[in-house]
Amino acid sequence: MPKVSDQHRQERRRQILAAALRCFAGKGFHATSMADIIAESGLSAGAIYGHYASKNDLINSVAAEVFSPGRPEMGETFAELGPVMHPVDFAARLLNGVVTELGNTSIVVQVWGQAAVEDSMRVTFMGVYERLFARLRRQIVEWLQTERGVDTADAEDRADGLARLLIGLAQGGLIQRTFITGFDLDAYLDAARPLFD
Amino acid sequence: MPKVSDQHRQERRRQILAAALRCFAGKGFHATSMADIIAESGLSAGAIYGHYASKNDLINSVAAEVFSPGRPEMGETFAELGPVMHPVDFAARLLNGVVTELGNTSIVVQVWGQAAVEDSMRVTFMGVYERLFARLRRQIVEWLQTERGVDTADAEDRADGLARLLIGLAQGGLIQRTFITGFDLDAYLDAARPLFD
DNA sequence: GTCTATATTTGGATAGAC
DNA sequence: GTCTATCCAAATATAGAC
Repeated sequence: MPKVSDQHRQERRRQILAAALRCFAGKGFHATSMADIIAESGLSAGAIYGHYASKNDLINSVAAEVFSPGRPEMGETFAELGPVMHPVDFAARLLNGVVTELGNTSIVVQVWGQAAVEDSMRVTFMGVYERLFARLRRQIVEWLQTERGVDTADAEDRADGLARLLIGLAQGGLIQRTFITGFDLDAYLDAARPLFD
Repeated sequence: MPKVSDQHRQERRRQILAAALRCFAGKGFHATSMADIIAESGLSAGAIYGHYASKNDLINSVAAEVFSPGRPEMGETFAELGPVMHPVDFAARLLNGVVTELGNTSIVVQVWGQAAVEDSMRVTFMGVYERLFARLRRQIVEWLQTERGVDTADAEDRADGLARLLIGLAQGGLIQRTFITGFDLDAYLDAARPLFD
């Protein structure tokens, strides 16, 4: 069992993927040539192709990274004690996680653009969307019940629309944050709190 | 002054641009080849290049169409008599205009992705954004004053954040409408009304 | 203005040495 | 596993006839 060599292999793959991510974020998927990625990674063509089959493979891998449904916030359960987190705060934490993890949010917008025309990416997007929706919905139901005393039926009713709204706000926030320098995501989301009062 | 020939020329350009738009919307900017556009338009290479200098020229023209800041809703003034339109209704009309005009909203998401890495498109995006923001902001101020009796200072204060929120909602709505089949934009926006109560 | 046929380039991917 | 040099296909753009 080649444990060490596997580890090295994974690190090299990360190194290449990180270089690709920087290139894609800066110039876009199409305008980035393999030569760009080769230069950015400091390796050679042979080295790259030893780890990734094609440019498309790199694009898909970067997209998977962007969509990465493994963000820690998603899996968190509700605190048994203490107040349930406000849905807007939950969304804010999620967004900030994305921003700090990726640095450049332009890559997110690009991946959306690609997913709009490429089936495999669209499927990935949908999977993440469904999962996020379900999680957000539950958060909202829980919060409405415990913090606002809304009864179960009403909470369930309102949660659907509110979850979609919150997802839309997050997406629109990422877009504005991508294009408007200095855009304050937290202030932006703060203004959405009246939705839950 | 060759008025008639100019008209014909414009029509031919529209024909080509429409074909390009369909191709781009379906396969994406990159995956669409000039051969695709040539076939879709029913013309030939020579004819296309007689009207557009390059594929890039076509992409930029399509993007300009998508951003088209000349949507009728934008220029409308406030009714002198009668109630000012609710900001959410205003946003809904704008969105529905975009959807019906373009048909396929995937092109919008793609253009955003492109604008994230291409300077000239980014500039265009910003121009449209600024204009939309100003218009929306005024609508909100006006509405808060006339329909809610909020005084000028307060209305001005709240309008900024609300306008950004509404733009974000619209953007997120377009994204969801692009990916989720049967997504109901009007119901989605309806849920945002509490923001203004 | 439009067509067909073609030239030219760009860049993704591979071969073979080390 | 990695490097250099190279192959080859794809696709943009053009040339020249009509």
